[in-house]
Amino acid sequence: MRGKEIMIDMKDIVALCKRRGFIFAASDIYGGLNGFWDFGPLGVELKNNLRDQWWKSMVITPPLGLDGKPVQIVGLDSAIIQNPKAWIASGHVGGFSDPMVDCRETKKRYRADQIIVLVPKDTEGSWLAFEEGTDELLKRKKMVKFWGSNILNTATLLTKFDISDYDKIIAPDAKKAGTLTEPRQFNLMLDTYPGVVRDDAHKAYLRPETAQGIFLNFKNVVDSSRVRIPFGIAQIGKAFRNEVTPRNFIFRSREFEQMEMEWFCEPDEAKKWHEFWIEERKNWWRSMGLTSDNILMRPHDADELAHYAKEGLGTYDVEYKFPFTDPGFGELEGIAHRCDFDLKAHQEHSGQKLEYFDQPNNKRFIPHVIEPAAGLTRGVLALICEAYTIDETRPSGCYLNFLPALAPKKAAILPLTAKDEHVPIAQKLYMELREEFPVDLDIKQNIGKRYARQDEIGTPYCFTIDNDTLSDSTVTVRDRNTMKQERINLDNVAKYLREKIKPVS
RNA sequence: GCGGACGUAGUUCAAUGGUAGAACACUAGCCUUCCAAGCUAGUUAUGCCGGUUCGAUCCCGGUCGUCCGCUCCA
Repeated sequence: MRGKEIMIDMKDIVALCKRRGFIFAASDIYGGLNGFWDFGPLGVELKNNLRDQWWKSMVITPPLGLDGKPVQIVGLDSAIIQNPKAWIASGHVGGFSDPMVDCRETKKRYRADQIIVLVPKDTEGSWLAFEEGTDELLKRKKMVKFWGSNILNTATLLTKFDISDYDKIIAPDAKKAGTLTEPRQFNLMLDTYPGVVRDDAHKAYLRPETAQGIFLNFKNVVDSSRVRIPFGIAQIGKAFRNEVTPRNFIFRSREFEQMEMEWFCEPDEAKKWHEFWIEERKNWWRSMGLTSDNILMRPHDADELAHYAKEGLGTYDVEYKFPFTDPGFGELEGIAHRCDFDLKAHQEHSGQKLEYFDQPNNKRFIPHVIEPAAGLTRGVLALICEAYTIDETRPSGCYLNFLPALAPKKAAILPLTAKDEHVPIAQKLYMELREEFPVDLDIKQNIGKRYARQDEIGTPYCFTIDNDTLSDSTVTVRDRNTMKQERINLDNVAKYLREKIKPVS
């Protein structure tokens, strides 16, 4: 069990995911590619299930709003590649690339725009570099050490210096001067060149978030779909980021899938809606089977806010305790207050009016935006980690305890033996059930092995046809979690599944 | 991108400068009336490229990948 005597090893989860066809390394036969992953036959089912639950909870059956009536949310599927001007407006071209410097002596890496260099008034001797936020006392000690009592100086950002000055600068943790490398740009957006000619004029970006596609279509949606403020636009899709260090299985990958909803509302109602969505989103993740102990709601500190959220009322993270973050937590979703940052920016850069006209009150304004932005890829990983249950008493050693509604396979139909009497009944049941549920028919090998396999892929129910079936038309139902069996009538199997696999939330 | 460790079947682990082996898993058959049982047979590996060598999985270099620590993380 999680957090108890038996520790869960991420390696075992990764091995299970590969062994049973949930997740493979992308281009595995070529040795993989760092930060890219493929979803196998069961992984894609699981991912689709989680995706569909989100879509249903947002677009098909959105929650009741502050007035007790269902809120209005419409869907969208925008292109991955948009006009590159969109990413200039959004701040990603300017703000999504950081200049980094390395220290050759200490092997540490710093953001050049967060290093402050103190230069003595007479510019003689060593210049001292500090990370932003370094304690004043520490600074003073170092100044006294290098400059004696003569500590008059000017403070300048490292980015303002010419590379020829670097040999005078002592890096924050170094003893000698001149150990910092030239700043290098880390561009966190992947780019591409639409069209057959590859030159800078045709450079475009793979979206680093799906959100901007929503803002770009704000006007189109308002003009075409009779939505009225407050309302939301929801989108699910791939996004791409050049993560410096893809790590922790699919948690931080360079290609991943997002589920984002932009909620447009009146500026003075934004705070209320922010709180509303924080509560909604927490409850949604719980309804997906993530237990309270492993879920955490965390407000962002001011210094970790994204560029668009700085003027807003902050961001709340929904975080999950993954085995590799335990006892810490990792982000599943951020619920940001984006103010009117994005629409205003796109209005300025595009020259198009992105105001909303409130007809009854005869007023125009740029809506404020609350953004619940969830990671579908991360969500799948959280579901797997949450479901992974060690049970040394059973042959498989573990099972995946998915909610029935999310399990890739809802049931397996197993003739107890491969004899002629059992198999045809199983086949008939399978043909009937598959019209309504994703189910497996497994005839080969002894029954224990087949139960074990279904445990490992998280199938909640197994229906077994035995000799009693021949005489009284009953089958056994085996419950994945308890391994208990009961007999039900063959005719009631579909009904049984329908009742057990209730829609979540 | 930096530093360190590592890379042998699906998994866990052997072995060797000269034919790469086991267990479990997997597949098939037999058997089997409920939890990876039994019997028989079978598939599957030295990440990739190069160098040294008569010969390299082993030694060396590069590369790719993994893990740990930095760094980054909208």
